Amino acid sequence: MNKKTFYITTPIYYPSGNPHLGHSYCTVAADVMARYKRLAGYDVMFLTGTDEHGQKIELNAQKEDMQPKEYVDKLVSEFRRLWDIMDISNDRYIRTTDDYHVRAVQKIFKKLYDKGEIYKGKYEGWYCTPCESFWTETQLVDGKCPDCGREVKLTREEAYFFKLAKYADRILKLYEENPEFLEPESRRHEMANFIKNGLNDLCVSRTSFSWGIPVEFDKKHVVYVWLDALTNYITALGYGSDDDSDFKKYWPADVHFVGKEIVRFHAIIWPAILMALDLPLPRKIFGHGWLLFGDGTKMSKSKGNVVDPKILCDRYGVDAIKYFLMREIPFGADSVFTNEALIKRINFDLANDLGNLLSRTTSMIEKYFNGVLPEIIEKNNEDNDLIDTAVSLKEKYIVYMEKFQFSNALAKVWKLISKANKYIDETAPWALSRDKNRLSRLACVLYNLCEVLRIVSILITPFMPNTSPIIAEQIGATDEVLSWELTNKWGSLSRTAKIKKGDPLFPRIDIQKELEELNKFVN
RNA sequence: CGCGGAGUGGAGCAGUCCGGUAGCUCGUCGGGCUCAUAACCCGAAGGUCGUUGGUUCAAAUCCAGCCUCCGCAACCA
Repeated sequence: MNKKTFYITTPIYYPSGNPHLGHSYCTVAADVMARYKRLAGYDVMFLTGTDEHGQKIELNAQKEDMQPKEYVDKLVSEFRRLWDIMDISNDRYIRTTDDYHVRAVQKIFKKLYDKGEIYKGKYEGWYCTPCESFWTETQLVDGKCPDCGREVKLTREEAYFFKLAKYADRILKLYEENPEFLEPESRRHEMANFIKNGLNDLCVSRTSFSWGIPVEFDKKHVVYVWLDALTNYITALGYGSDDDSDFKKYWPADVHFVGKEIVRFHAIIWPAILMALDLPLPRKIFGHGWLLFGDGTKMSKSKGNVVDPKILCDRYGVDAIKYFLMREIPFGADSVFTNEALIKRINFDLANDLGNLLSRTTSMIEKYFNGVLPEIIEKNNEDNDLIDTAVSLKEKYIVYMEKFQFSNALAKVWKLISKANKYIDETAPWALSRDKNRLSRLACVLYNLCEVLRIVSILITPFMPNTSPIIAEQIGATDEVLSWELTNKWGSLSRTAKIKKGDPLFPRIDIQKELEELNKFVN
């Protein structure tokens, strides 16, 4: 009677600067999915973490006159604090500097070497001495360093290589036979073309810097990013350690959420590594889009134009930010982020539609019935449309959630909220309240509204885990009637539940004033 | 000819795979209601779907060319 498992991951982020809204976006999406699966009864493993090695970290640490470990410790605590603030429900947090990961990576490296999947060779690249960086031929700008524009010189270093090229055909076949392995579709085309243009073997060790996992049998080498970072998805489950029971239980991953810029590593290199290790492949890689600024430039650490998610959460509440990220942006596509769009969503969807629906419903029940509806209610055919929409919502919601179309799932929920607002207008409870003979009809109308709110509160739980309980409390819904199973069962809420109006769920924001306030935070 | 994506009412998007009177949210204008967070509900105006040509009874949708914008090109969520 084991529950079905669901294993989902975010990328492990590179802590070369403080986390920004782009990091939040991907993590929130994974969190929503994890919460949704838990709600639906799955045994979920949700992993996120940080990729902490590499030259860039080493250099950044030097600049701040710190040891690399000291430097990443500081930044990692920022990441973890943000996930804490944002109520991210990850089950585990992996750091590539964790002992167990380091040991497992060394084992994996050795294993691949022993199998002949890794061999020693020469890495040739263009080296920029002031930047201490290697560049490939194609990265150079006019033959100069793309960072500083100075001369580069051709340099060779000894390095270990992974036989990536020989997996090209197997990976192409994988895409063909399992198109669902890589989505959205456009990314799959991109990757297939990339492979067809020819793959080179992959450099998996470096001697030009030291902040990394040492190659056990050749200490002057450190493991280069691929084998160190990508393998986190299995080492976090105990692969390569004494206890690999979680690995046996959860692997293969159901989905890796990744940004579109690292699709290539996950869709080509990662499967090849797993093939070389004779391990099953993840079921799906999903490459989501980017959050862009108004001028169309990418949100990034280096541009200093980041909107700090902590500030936004602090001003509007975590649930509002999560709602916005999931509602406004179709998960596969790029989208421009603006403060104005955020505030509009909060005002229209959350304050006016949802918040106000709760407000007017609870307020009428208090006003007309002192907070408790009478047991006898009078049904009517004009209720049918509302009830049908509400009861059939779960099924539609599931279809979208399974495809990671969070925006569409929420749009469906809001369709119901909208219908409920309209239902109030059509049934005009205030008119019913003036006629003593119509009180049982009035009670039915208000009960129906509570039922809609109950169903809504369940379905928004994965997105807004803090808001749901507030709605539930105001309509007197107990935990038993908030179960996933009762999401499509009309009439679950107790007829005599105690209804209590509360403070506005989401206070309306004065757009003009707020935009001016927000400008103070943007540099 | 490196690879890929995009161009649809004032704004942001859906529709394009499987051709059949162009849809959603916001904005604008007009009306209704008074339970509610001046929120809610109804109605209207507004688009020759980047461009040129082709296929077809019929093209936003299929085909060819062109223009514009944006990514990727071996560690940027």
